[in-house]
Amino acid sequence: MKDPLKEALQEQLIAGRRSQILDAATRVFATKGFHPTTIKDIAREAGVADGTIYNYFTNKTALLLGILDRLNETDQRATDFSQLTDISQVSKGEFRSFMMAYIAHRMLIFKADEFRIFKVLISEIMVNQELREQYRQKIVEPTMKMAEVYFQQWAEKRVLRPTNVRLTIRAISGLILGLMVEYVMGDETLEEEWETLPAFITDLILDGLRSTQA
Amino acid sequence: MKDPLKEALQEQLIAGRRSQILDAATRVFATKGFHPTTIKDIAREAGVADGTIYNYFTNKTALLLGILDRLNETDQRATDFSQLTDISQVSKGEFRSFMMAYIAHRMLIFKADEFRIFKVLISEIMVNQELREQYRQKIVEPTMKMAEVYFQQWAEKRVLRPTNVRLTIRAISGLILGLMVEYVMGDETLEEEWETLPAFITDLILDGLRSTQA
Amino acid sequence: MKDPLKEALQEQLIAGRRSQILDAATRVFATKGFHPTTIKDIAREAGVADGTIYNYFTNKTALLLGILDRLNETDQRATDFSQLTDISQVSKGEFRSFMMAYIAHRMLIFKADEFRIFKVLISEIMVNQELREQYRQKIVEPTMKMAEVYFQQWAEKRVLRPTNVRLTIRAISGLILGLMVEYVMGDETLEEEWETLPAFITDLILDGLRSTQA
Amino acid sequence: MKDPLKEALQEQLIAGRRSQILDAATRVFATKGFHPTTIKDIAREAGVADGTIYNYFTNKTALLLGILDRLNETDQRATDFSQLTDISQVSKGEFRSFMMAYIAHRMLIFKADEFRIFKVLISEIMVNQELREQYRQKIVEPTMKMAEVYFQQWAEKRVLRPTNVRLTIRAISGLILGLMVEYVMGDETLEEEWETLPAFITDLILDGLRSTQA
DNA sequence: GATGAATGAGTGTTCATTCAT
DNA sequence: AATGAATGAACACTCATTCAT
Repeated sequence: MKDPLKEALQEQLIAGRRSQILDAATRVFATKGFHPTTIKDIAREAGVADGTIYNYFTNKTALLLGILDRLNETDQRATDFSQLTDISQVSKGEFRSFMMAYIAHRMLIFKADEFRIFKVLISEIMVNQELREQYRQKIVEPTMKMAEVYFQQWAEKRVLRPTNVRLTIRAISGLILGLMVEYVMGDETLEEEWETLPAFITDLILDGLRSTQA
Repeated sequence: MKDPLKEALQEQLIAGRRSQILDAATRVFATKGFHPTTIKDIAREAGVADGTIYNYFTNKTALLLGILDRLNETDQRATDFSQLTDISQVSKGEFRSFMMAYIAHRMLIFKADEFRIFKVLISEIMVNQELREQYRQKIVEPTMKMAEVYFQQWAEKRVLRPTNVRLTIRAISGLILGLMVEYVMGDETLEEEWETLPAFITDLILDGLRSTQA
Repeated sequence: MKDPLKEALQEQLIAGRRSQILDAATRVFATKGFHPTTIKDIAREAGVADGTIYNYFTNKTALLLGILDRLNETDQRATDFSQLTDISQVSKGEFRSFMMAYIAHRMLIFKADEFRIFKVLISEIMVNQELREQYRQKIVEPTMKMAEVYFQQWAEKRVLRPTNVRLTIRAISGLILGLMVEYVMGDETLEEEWETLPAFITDLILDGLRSTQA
Repeated sequence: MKDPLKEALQEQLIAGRRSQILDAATRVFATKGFHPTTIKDIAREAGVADGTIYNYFTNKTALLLGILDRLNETDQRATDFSQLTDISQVSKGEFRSFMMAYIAHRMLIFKADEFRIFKVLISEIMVNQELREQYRQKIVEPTMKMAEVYFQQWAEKRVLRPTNVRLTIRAISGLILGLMVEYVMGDETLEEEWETLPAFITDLILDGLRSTQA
């Protein structure tokens, strides 16, 4: 097996199998939730034997990790800031629309399946330390780091007023996360207004609640 | 057993037992999580037999519901707004400090046990429909309703700028909820700054991010 | 408590309570079966506390025994042969109608509740030795003994052809019992023809199947 | 696994396992009864793990059904009437001995283990609807149907006197069933005379009880 | 690599029975 | 005698994981 061609082909096959299994797992988890889903369910959905799954994932939790990873990749491709000429050079006016676009993006990722996989992930992350740490290291922290850089520059250029950048970022992402959790809880107002929320949130964050009356 | 004195005593005893079991359940759930905890664990911790638990709660989930209820009661007593002469008459200056006090209160309830019971509750609420609905009906909706009334009045009196009150409320509570979830994920910045957050959040929400420079 | 009047009253009360509980047990057993019925079910139906039942019956099985006993008493009163001037003096013609009446009687006792309590009794008798022995001693054997006396006399008087009386009796009662069991199994033919069966059985037993053609 | 040879082997293995488990279940049920027997008991007796049983039977009741099925197969092989040149052509004399042989056969099947498995089956059939229906559909009704055909022919050929064939069949099978139940109850007379019963029963059914004296 | 039969630890829940009041 | 809260043993069934083929 020193043949580099064969090796490449092998990797392709392995990646394909992994993908096939993760697809199945995502569907079943979204439908039944994590604990109620059995490996048999996933194997049947993927059209493989139970044991085969263990050739690609060490255990049931690893499937969730795999799903998380894929979501992350997909997401990073989607939000590839480098498309923008220079994100750090946005003006005040552009900033508002950039902000809104970003918020809208985040609020719609999980909307696709009505937050069914989001529910499962959050639920398990709350309670499973390994998953939580992987999530933080691979997704949360890199995102935060990157955001800090931009916000720092914006603050220096007075696009934003001076403020604690790290807390600001955490507040904004927390706001989005919290709204998604509230949506999942079954809040009808959020359900009705989900489409208008990005604009609303952007205004709230940029302008605040305070009356500007004399 | 038609004796009203005896009946009252009975009720006391029953309430006491319930409390004793819920205390135990809270401790064990906080330590081990929901699923990993067995009824036997709780029974042992409460110093009763397994079966006794089922004389007071129909099943394991009902224990979580019971915990939720108690938190709610405790919380309602704590945030009894009626202490204030008239909450709807607060001036702009008072509003900021009122807001901050409220946010601080919310952010500290679950901090007491380092969010251990919060984790378990959120995790299970995400995934257990019955629990989710009870939570929404008994806690979320009443709170939202009450908040709407006040915010409406404040908006009318121009303490706040005109805005969609219902979305505003959901944004604020979502922000707090989201920050707690992020904290639970292990965010170190939030851990360090948790005490300063209420002030920060209040300013952010009232004043916004926008640079006020010309 | 040496007062004989009071004692008698006591006994009346006790008998009443027993009866009340047995009534309840019969109803519930007939509806849900033996094992699926809980003492709580019976207590509720009887309008007493769980513990009270144990003041009158040593355990759940004893309730079944009690039901059996009552059926027996009721039955013996009903089939009190002594009403007949002299059962052993019946002629051939009378014998056929007596036989038929007896068979009809046996086949209808349990029909009243569509064999629901019969099912439960037979099921448990098959499997519970104590119940089985009680049933044999208190019901089966006395009945067999009595029947033997009469059949012996009838055989001697040539109302019947000479035959092994004990086996004959067991065959006849077995036939009735077996038909009831088959009915319970859900045999539709038996269901439709149950009313005509006593006559049919009587003819079969008395005349046999053999063609009387030359 | 599309290899037909391997598939056949698989089926052999599966059938063998099923058999092994049913053997064990039969032994344990016969000894302890149905309810007192635990899956663990059966697993231990069969030399497999608890869970393995559930790879072959959906639940505990299915084991009883399996036992019933096997008895049925065994029985059908044993009573393969086709051995006889033509069962419907039997003469009057042959009929008596055929009848006796059949009755003897039926009365001895369950005698092998002293009716221990019979007890358990009857007890559970009385009380478990699914089992009862399966028993009726798979065993009772086919047997009855077949018997009706033959009895009809015999009646037409005057081997038997004209009579209601369906009731006759039910009476005969009821008689055998009833005697087995009485035996199980502990009747000593039946125990002593069990061997002579087939002849006795045959005579009773064919000739009746009636005195043939003038 | 793929299979899927075998494993057996693990647990929520029930309920007959007891007994202090 | 009546009560009904407390008990705790008992059990069917599930399912993640392993491993021989």
